[in-house]
Amino acid sequence: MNLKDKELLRENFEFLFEEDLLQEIISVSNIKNFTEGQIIMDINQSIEFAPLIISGSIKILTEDESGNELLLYYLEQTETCAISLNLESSSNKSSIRAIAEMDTKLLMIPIELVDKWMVKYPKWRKFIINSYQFRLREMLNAIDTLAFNNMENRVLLYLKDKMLINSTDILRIKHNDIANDLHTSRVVVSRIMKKLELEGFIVQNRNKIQIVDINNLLSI
DNA sequence: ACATTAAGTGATT
DNA sequence: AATCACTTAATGT
Repeated sequence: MNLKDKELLRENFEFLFEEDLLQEIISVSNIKNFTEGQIIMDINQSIEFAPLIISGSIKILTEDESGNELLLYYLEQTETCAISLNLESSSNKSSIRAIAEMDTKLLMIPIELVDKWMVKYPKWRKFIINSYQFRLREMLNAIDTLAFNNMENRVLLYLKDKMLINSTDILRIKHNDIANDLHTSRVVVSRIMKKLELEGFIVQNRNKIQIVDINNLLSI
């Protein structure tokens, strides 16, 4: 691990982990960089590392039998993927797909250490338990919007999330991308987007969506 | 100028 | 809300 990465690691985690743990992380883990859109982990791929996000963000999706995707949630800085912590006990195959939402730097922790460190480092145990809790809440939230929200609200939530994650009001995406993430058809998304445009929430061009009325969008 | 890809729309289920 | 079939608009070569 080079010096700059070590610094980044400290910046992110020195208040979260014990000094011993930081040292151990540095000695056994390595850093991997992913570019926007790159698949970090795919469905059925075997899990050997638990990723810890140092910078950037990744989106987590599932897939149905016919290969349609569904966006579950995003992971951001200092977070980890709770699903990947499912250790050797169960078959260690990934049930999700993880894609880099932007250029992303990950700390790859050998999966067998996740377990060992739980016993060895109290702060690690707390961290893992917290991320489970957080993830469970996010999942419930995802199920909630899926089950009880109509498509228009789901699109609104999607735009809002994406905007916050990327910290920008201009999204460079296609209607088709949104449709894939939400597991619906492009036509449906286009109709909703047109409506939002007429209502003054957004301005859109080909491959580009600008959120105009942020406050109104966020209040929904 | 032509081909390709993204977005808009009416009609039907 | 999904699908089809078609149009219109933007972009690449």
